[in-house]
Amino acid sequence: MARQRAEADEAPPKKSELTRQSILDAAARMFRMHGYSGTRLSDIADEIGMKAGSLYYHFPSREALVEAVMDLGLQRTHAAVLDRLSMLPADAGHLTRLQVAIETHLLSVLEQEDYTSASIKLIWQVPAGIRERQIADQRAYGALWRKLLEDARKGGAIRADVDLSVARMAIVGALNWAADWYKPGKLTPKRIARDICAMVLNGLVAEDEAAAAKRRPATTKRAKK
Amino acid sequence: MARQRAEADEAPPKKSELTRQSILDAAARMFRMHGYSGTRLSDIADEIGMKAGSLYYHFPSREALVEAVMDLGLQRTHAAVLDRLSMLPADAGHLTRLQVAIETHLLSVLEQEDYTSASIKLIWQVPAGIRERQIADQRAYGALWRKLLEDARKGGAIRADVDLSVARMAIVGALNWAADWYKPGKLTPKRIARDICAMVLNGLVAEDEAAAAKRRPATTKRAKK
DNA sequence: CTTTTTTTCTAATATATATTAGAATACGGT
DNA sequence: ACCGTATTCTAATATATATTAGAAAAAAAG
Repeated sequence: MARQRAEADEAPPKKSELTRQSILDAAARMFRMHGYSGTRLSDIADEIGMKAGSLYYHFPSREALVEAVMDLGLQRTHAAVLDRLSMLPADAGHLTRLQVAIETHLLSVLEQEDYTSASIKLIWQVPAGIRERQIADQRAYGALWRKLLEDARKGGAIRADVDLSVARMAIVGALNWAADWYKPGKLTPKRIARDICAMVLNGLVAEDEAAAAKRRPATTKRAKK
Repeated sequence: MARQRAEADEAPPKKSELTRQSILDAAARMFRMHGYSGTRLSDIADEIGMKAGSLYYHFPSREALVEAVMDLGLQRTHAAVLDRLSMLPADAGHLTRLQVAIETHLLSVLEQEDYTSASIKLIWQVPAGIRERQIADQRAYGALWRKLLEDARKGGAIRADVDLSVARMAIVGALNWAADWYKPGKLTPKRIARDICAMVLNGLVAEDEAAAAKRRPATTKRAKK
């Protein structure tokens, strides 16, 4: 919702909007798979039966194109999370909200086409100017997570001894990383989301083990039996 | 330990080994900061007061150089984790081993120079050939983690209802992501490692909250009070 | 069936930078 | 100081590909 070159508001409900979309789709797919430097304009154009030069009718430059893709990726994820959170009953607990955010973000990374995945992977590949603007935009989304965690802590739902920014980055990192390794197959995105939620909220330690562990010095635990 | 072009064993204890090292160091730093396509050979050369062409005396190509950096990054991390694990007392528990692995990997990402960080970030930026070899090498390191987790599960130390490959990827993802956001400052690497361990092993949920939560249907928890 | 506008193509241009060949320099040993 | 080897530099070369200008074609309007 931040960076859109003049073009989207004027008035004329052009039909070339369709082409623009297909260019973006192809670009997102290509950039995601082959990276920024690994994707030529001609790759994108070929993908939709066009010539490279023609892309310039729709986008002023290769950089503008990749920035548009990244913007969309971030905005879609942000919007999806906001949306699902807003659908929760007003009395939903902090942990539920956290769970929903985790699940939605992950599904966005794994399903929501290539935009999200591209926006994550490209951050360090694009020219500095784009990266800076992108990181600035990420802050707004980060703030949403910060608030989720802060609220949960204030509500006493999450432990007091873990730094919240570490928690936030670790969670988002675990989720974003999935863009790298996920291959449709055995594990469904839902299942993955469930497991990550379980880990993040309740930890990996087995139930019976947990109680005992918390009573021992932090670095000298032994597995029983 | 996998891919080293002939050169390291012959015999002549050349002194240019020093230059080679400084080239690698500069390359790791540059590649890490500006990405693969964002780093020119002349950038690397400048960094150590050389001319771009001279690099070819030490490396056959830009690609060979970046591959060497990535190899080192992976190997160092792998070696560091193996090393610290081997130092543990023979009777160390599964959870302790997991903790040590997490801490060591993270410290490697945050401190151990730029190699580790570069090897993580560059994966999707380098030419496909390099990426494939690199991913193959990662498997060996991944196997170490898989074993850690499988052993822990067999030993009953970790819960049975979370898929181990999801857990593994989530953990490594959370750790690797730190390469993106960490800035030396308030939080020390040790502290970050501690917090992530706490999350991964025991979860974010507050202690008193935890017991109650486990007794309620999974998606309908409410924070108390 | 024109005319106008939008969209795409063709064919240069322009630039950047990896790579190479050969000259120049530094260096170690004698 | 001299020789040979190791190392670095200089100055082309070569290629790739983003970008642009203007021609063509398609679509819309009339």
